[in-house]
Amino acid sequence: MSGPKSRKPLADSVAVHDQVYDAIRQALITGRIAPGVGVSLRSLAAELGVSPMPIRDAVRRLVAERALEINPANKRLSVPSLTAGRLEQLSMARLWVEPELAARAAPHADAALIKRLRELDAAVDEALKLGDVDAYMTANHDFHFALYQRAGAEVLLAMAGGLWLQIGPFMRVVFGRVGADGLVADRHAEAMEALKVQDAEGARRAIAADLSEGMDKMRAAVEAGR
Amino acid sequence: MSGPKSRKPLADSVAVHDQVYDAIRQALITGRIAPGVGVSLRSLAAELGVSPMPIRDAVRRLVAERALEINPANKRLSVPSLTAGRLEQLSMARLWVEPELAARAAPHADAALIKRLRELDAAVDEALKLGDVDAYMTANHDFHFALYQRAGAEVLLAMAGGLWLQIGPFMRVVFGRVGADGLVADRHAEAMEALKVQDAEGARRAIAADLSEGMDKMRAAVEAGR
DNA sequence: CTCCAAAAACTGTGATCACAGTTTGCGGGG
DNA sequence: CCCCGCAAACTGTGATCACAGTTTTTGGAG
Repeated sequence: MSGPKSRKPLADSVAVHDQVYDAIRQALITGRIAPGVGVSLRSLAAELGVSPMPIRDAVRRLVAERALEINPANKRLSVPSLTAGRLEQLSMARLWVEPELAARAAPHADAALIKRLRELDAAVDEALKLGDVDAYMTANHDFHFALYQRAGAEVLLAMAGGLWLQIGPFMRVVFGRVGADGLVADRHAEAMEALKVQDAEGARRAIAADLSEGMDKMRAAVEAGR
Repeated sequence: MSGPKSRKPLADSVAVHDQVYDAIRQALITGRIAPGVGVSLRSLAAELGVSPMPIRDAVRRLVAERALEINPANKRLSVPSLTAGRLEQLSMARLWVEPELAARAAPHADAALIKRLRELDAAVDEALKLGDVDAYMTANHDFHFALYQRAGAEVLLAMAGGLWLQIGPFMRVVFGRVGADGLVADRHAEAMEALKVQDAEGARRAIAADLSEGMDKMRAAVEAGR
C-alpha cells in the first residue's frame, strides 16, 4: 500500500527439484529408504508425482553428497550399504566437525536459541517416549542444526549436513535393532547449560560426548548385525 | 584365455556428463575460471561442444560440492567469491582431513607409490621452474591424491577432493599475486622420507606443514587483496 | 520340474522444445 | 548529457521423446 516501490523481484517459488531433494533427503535421514535397496528415477518420479526431470537433478545432487550411490557397472541407483569402514570414517569426521561447529556457535548463543533448542529437545524426548522413530530423527537433526547454524560457518555447516545425510541410514538400523530407548539425550541438556554461559569448550565437549555415545551404539549394532 | 565365460558386461563408455564434470573441475582447480564470474549452461555447452543436458548434470554436481554457486535471487550460476571466512574454514577442514589421510596411507606405502610420488614431485618442481601455473596445480594435486588414495578411506578421500575443489580458485589468486616461486615443495620430500619407513605420524606432520605453509600464503594474499 | 532363449519392461542418458523470469541493449524523449 | 522504457537476448527449469544397454518376465523344449 504505502510502499513506494514494492521491490519484489520474486524468485520465491521453490524449484520442484529442490522439493524433491528435500523429500528424498528426509526419507534417507529418517531411514525410510533402507540401505542397499535400489531406486530409479522413474519410480521416484511416479511416487512423488512429478516428471523424471527434477528427480534427475535432485538425485545428481544426492549422489554428489554420497547419500546415493550409482553402480558403475550398470549405472543403477541405490542407497549405499552400511559397512564398518564407512561408519568409522563418518564417525571420525562428524566427531571433528560437529563439536567445532558447537564451539563456534557458543559465543553467538542467545535466549532465542536456547528457547528453540529447549523446544526441540522436548520434541526429542517426546518422540523417544512414544517410540516414534521418524519424529525422533527429525527432532534430533533439527536440534543439532539449529545450534550449528549459529556458528556462521557455512562451509563447515555444509560438511556436517552431508555427513548427517550419509549416516542417516545407519541410525535407522540402530533403532531397528536396539530400540529407540537405547539412546539417551542427556547430553543435549549438558550442551544447553554450556550455551547459556556461552562456554565454547563446554559446548564442544557436550556435543562430542553426544555424538560419541550415538556412534558407539551404531558401531555395536553394525558389528552385531553381520 | 582359459576364461570359461569372458564376462564383460561393459559399461565402459564414460558418460558425457562425467567428462564435462572433469573439464569444469579441472578449469576450477587450476583457476582458469576466475572466482566471482558468472557462467551459464548454454555458454558452457557451446564451449565444450555438447548439448546443455550433460552440462546440467555436471553443474548440479559441482553446485552440490560447492565448487559452483547458484544465486538464490535470479538462480544464475557463478564461481564462488573468495572471502577470508571461507578460506579459514576450508583451511581448517583441510588441515584436519588431509594429514589424517596421509597418516592412514603411510602403512600401505610401497616402492611403487614412492616411485609415483617422486615422479609427480619432479613434475611439480619442473612446473615451478618453468612458471607453468596450470602444470604446477595439476602435478601438486596429483601428488597429494596419489598419496591419499592409498589410505583406503573413501569417505575421507571424497571430502578432501571436495575441499580441494573449493580451494582451487584461491590458489590461482595466490599465484597471480605472489608468483609461483613463492611456494616451496620441500615438504613433499619430507613426506616421502616418512613414507619410505611407513612412518604415519611423520607423514601426517609433513603434509600438515605443507598445507599450513600454502594456506598461510593464501591467507596473506587474500588479506592483501582486499 | 529344469533350463534356456526370446521378448517385454525398465534403466540412465542425451537432445530438443516451451516457458517464465531476468538482464541487457538500444532508441527516443527530456 | 542523462535517463526512462520497451524489445530482444539470455537465464534456469521442466516436459517429452528417442535410444542403447540391462534386467526381468515369459514361454516352450527337453
